[in-house]
Amino acid sequence: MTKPATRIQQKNQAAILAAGLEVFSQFGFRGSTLDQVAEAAGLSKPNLLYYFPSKDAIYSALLSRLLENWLEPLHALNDDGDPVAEILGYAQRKLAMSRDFPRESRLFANEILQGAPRIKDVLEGELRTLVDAKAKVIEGWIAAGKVKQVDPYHLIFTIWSLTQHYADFDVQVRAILGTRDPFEGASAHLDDVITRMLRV
Amino acid sequence: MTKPATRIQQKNQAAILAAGLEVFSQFGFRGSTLDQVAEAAGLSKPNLLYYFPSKDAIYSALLSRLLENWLEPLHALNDDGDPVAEILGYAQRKLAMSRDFPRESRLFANEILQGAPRIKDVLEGELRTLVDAKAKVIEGWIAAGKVKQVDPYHLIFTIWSLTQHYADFDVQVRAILGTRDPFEGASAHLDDVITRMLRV
DNA sequence: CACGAATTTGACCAACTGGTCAAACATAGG
DNA sequence: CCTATGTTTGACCAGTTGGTCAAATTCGTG
Repeated sequence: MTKPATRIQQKNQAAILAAGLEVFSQFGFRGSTLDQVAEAAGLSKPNLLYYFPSKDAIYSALLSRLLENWLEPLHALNDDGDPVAEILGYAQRKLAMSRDFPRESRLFANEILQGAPRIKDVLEGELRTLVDAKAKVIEGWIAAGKVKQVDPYHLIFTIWSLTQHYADFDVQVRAILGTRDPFEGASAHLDDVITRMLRV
Repeated sequence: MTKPATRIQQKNQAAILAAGLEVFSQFGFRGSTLDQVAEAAGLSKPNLLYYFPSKDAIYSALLSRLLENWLEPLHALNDDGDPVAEILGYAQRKLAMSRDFPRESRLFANEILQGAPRIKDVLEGELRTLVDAKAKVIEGWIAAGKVKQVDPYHLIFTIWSLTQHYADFDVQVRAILGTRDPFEGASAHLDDVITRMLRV
């Protein structure tokens, strides 16, 4: 029953989501205003509300689009592959996301900081189930002597924190590194950390 | 020339700062309202503004109080001590701060996420200088063969991200761990990560 | 071009925001 | 108990906020 979106609809909806990502990722939901989003999207406020029924709707659309991509790399962690290589690959994929989609990372960070009111159920449901499953996989690798003894949950937290740090704390990282590119050093360092932690 | 604060002043200023920390750490500066802070402090809004001249003044007072404690542990990293023990101690001290002062950590995270408009100069000045100095210390340890080869800057980022993650992403960590206490596992894991990364 | 549908806008609104102020109230010291 | 100082409050204000609406404009298509 959903009518096909027109050319203008597609363009403007995309512009609004891009603008919303820019604004919400910086100031969070409560700290952002529709005027800011409208300004960034190059639309008037009433026009913006012609495409989305409310501020909440824009924010929620961004969040649900984000969650799809957010869980996917961990899903890809493969039981059959080489254990250390699988985990290294996962970490590098997360790091690439911080480099290529820093605003998405900051949007997520902002939502979590505010207590995750809109995604708490996803965290306690889908995410927890997924992490439990992958923790089992890692425990299997440990039992088989393929990787060193490690708490799989905190290993996953380590990968998340390390990789997202480069997006979420970008301004601090750059303040310290000056002109040096954070992600070059980060990639090699990430490999180091994980290899030394896991390689038997 | 500053008059000694009365008993009531001390009590109310402390209550306001505590309330401000609670609110600002969750919603950031822009996302928080004076009404929220006043409510949390158990004061009326005009009464709140009797003790602090503006919303900005409360926030800034919190930030500068925070920055003192924030840099102190890294200052304590001692050139003369046992290298691995020094770094382990630093990391554990940071982890303890995440456990004991999670709101402070989230306040800082919120400020950084929003582009650090009020503390960018501290990051590029005092913090950068401090990190440069400590990076030199770690490079000395590496050259002396006391710890494994590692990028000292990214090592420091690793410690920051890992420890602060347990405060900033608390709700996510708890969603995944359920009833288990995050900080018990975290402490041992943190030791593991750093020891395996550094011990020659 | 014509005409219905899609799009855009200016004017507007009620609620909320940070902040002010004079008046009322509490307190401590003499 | 008196008084000067410190504290608290209700009423208020101008600017901002998310959101509405009817009217105006533009677009696609026959």
